[in-house]
Amino acid sequence: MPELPEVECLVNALKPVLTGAIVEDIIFHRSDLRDPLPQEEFNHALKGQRISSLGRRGKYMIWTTESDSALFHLGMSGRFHLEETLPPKCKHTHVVFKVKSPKQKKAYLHYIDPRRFGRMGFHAGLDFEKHSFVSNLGLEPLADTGGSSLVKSLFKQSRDCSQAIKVFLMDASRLVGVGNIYASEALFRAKIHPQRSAKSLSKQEFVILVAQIQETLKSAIEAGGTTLKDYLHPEGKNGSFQFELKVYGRVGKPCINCRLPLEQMRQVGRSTFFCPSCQPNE
DNA sequence: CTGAGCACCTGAGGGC
DNA sequence: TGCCCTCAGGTGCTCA
Repeated sequence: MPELPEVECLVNALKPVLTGAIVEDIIFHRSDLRDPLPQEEFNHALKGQRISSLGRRGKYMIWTTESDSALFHLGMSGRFHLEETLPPKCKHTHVVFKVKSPKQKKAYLHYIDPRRFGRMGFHAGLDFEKHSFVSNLGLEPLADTGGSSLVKSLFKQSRDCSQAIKVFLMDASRLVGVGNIYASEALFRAKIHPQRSAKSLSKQEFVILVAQIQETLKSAIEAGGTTLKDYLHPEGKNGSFQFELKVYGRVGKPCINCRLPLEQMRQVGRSTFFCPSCQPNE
């Protein structure tokens, strides 16, 4: 499920329950995700500890205790689900965190991930940004209000880059959080063809593109994210941004601007959706 | 160095 | 009904 807005919504939903909560137990049903889960470290360093803060870096959710950090990535199909009791384990529940919140309420946080592309990491210390999961990540699209330093950095990186702009945007070492849905959506809103080379964009086009990326991500966060197949919200609610998608998944349907049919193509193995008329390939 | 391709894994949906 | 194919919100490795 996750691009930046979905992870942001997850963190916001979990904050009230987990901030200040004690991790009483961690139950591992299986540890063979994309990387082996850090079972030893979690048991040794997290159990019995109080979660002092929750945050996000790119598509990673970060927990910190008094002295350590834990990093979580949802892959393609991962989600967290909160329960008041320990329900019977389902096929794809890989880890359950039993926590006691400050209000003395017990909660069970399930990590469910059919495809097992998700990952969890442990970092001894509060300087989680040194962990290899996040140490090479690029800029946060929403950290820069107004976006002028973002424009500056991306424009500079783009000058000698012949990559297609959509692929360029999805490269997390430049810019984090923009995945396959929001890359197509932001490019449509900026009226830029996904296949144009990064270096073919003018400074002014980057100004527009960055603004549209920020707008798209902010709207998606307000809508609670995009829910396609999987539940997003830990209490089981869906996001609603799928109803505001203008191009993603709408191949053959009329463009909301010009009414011509939207098209789909493949870039680096991923589907791209666009309007050939509103997003001219100059 | 770059960029394309593929691998990782399961499930859903379409065509026959 | 069932089989086979393709596709899916991400990332990181290998190879040219």
